[in-house]
Amino acid sequence: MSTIRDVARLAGVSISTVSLTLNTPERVATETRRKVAEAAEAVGYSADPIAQSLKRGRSRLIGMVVSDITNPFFGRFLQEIERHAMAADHLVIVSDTSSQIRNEIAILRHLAAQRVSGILLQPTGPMTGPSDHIRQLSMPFVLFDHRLDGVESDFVGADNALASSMLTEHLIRLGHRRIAFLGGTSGLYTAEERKRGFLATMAASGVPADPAIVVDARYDGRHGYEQTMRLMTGPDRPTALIAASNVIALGALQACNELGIACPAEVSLAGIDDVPWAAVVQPRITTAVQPIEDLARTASELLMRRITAPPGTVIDRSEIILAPEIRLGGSTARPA
Amino acid sequence: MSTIRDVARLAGVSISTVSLTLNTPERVATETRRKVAEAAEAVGYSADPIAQSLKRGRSRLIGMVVSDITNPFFGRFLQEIERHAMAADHLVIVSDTSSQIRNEIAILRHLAAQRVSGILLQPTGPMTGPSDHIRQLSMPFVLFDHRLDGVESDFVGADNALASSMLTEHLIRLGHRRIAFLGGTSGLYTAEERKRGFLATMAASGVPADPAIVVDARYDGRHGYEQTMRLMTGPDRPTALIAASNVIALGALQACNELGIACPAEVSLAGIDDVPWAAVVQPRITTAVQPIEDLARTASELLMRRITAPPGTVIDRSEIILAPEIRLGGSTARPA
DNA sequence: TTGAAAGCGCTAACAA
DNA sequence: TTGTTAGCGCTTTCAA
Repeated sequence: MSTIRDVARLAGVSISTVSLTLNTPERVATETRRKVAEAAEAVGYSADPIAQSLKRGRSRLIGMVVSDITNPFFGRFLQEIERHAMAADHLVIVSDTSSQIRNEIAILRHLAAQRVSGILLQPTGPMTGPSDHIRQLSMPFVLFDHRLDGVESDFVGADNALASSMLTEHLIRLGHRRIAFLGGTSGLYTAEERKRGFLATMAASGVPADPAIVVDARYDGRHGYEQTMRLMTGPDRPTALIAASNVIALGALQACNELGIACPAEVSLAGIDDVPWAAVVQPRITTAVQPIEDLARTASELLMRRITAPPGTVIDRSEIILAPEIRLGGSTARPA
Repeated sequence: MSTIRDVARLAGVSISTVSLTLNTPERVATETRRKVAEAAEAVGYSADPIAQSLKRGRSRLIGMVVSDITNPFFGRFLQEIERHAMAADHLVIVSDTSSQIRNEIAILRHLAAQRVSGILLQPTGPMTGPSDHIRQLSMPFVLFDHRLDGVESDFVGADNALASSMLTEHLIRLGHRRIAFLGGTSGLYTAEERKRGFLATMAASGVPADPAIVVDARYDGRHGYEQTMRLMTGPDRPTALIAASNVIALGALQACNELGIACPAEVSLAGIDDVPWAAVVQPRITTAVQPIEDLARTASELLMRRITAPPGTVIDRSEIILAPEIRLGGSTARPA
């Protein structure tokens, strides 16, 4: 690799002139600019990002931290983020916390040490959980998907309450009254919001939900399966199920299949989050899908806005909540 | 952040002694070692990875480059890699080439500039495609999943030929003779291997495959769908389908569903690669699954072995091919 | 066993 | 408009 020195020598100027030319060309004479450009081209120069990072105290890396990278939602999200980052000449460091706050803390420390220019964080733990390690972050960051009390920051997420409201309303309109809710992990922002939307819409419709069939399935396929087994074999079984996530819906569907309970003839099923296998399952599941590309683009933009702002700029905090889209499938029908 | 200077001052030694203590403690007097350790503890010192990278010419970052990060196979793979990397105190930069060789070239250049300590690469393009940009890599790297002619390197992958052989044999044993193969993108290593295993097993069984029903579905759901539509509506339709990947199987199943062709009553379906939705699809699809954790662990180990080897060490190249596992489902049965 | 000093490649304040 | 110079924080000769 050639260094700034090689370019300077070949162009017959000092290294600071080369640096100046590359960083603020308008402050350099046109003729000099040309000479430097030619020399740089000739030796195939490109600045060493590590030296730049050391000097500037900031690298051209972005951190993306999520609770479970195998969730297809985050896979798609990551792909978009990476695309935007590359366009802005940044690389993306990805880290998976496995929903463990101590992992999150360790990872953020590593990212800080690497002087990443910004962080996209899907925080783990309950909304009211510890957040000092986030609040103390010295670089720009944007929270997404999961909100956290006590952290003043940009936030991008889908309207989780609206997602379950849409599904609930759809089921009520079809004539369902006894609707079960397979919730996400209690205490998590998205889980609480999704439950809230469900309960509010039920109440508004004059058929308040029966607490006995509003359960916690922990955003987890196994719990989705087990809870559905319990609900569908118990007394007074529901005529419809709303799953708070794609993996829960997966478990629920499996349970119904195994019990020989036909969907939608005997039970309607709707879920939140897109599922890559939606097209292949018969019947196709009715889902409220999050606008992943929009979420990722917005998060990128908010982060880049802060990264590229001149130091000292004060930028108002943005909270962007995007509406989900309901995709009707054959899994929801009038109750028997 | 405190620097090495702060530690030196507090411990009453020079900065080189601090560095020595941290890097090669055995070369430092016990008493000095203690003083330095205490001082470091007291000021909460931790070495700046960027300064280390600049000096050492090597960062504690690992690059992982794949063609499509949304593929669940790579999602799982990444998760494992990230876990192993963290254990070795490395962060992972992830990049998606979208199967474009020019992206791959650009990304490898970026990773080289970041002085990553190693790269895990699932190379894109045909086996005989350009590979200069890979061969010229100055840091350790391991290819995985997809092999490349002309690159002498460690390689980790599943036995792709065996995967389709197993499925083919299973179908033949059930009595199928007219078996269609929905192949991956022509020219790609995995695609050719999977096809080869199919053809070899067919030939060995004395019922050579009909070229008319050995098609290219390009590792793509849409092509899987379209090719299946064509095959199943054409003359002399096959009694069984083998899909070269999970997404192809997805498309094939969708096509059969839409055509009203019952599986396995009217057609058997088997595929390569695990599918997260396997449990939910009725019937459960027979698959040959790659041992993802083993693949990822092996790749990590091979890479780390090179990264941690003293400079100048010659390490023989390893090619590790792991056997897939066949998981029988209800999607394969005797032909009608 | 420890310290002084050079320097990795770059940026930026300051001087010319 | 350009050059000199002092570092960013660390590792690593080399000398003491």
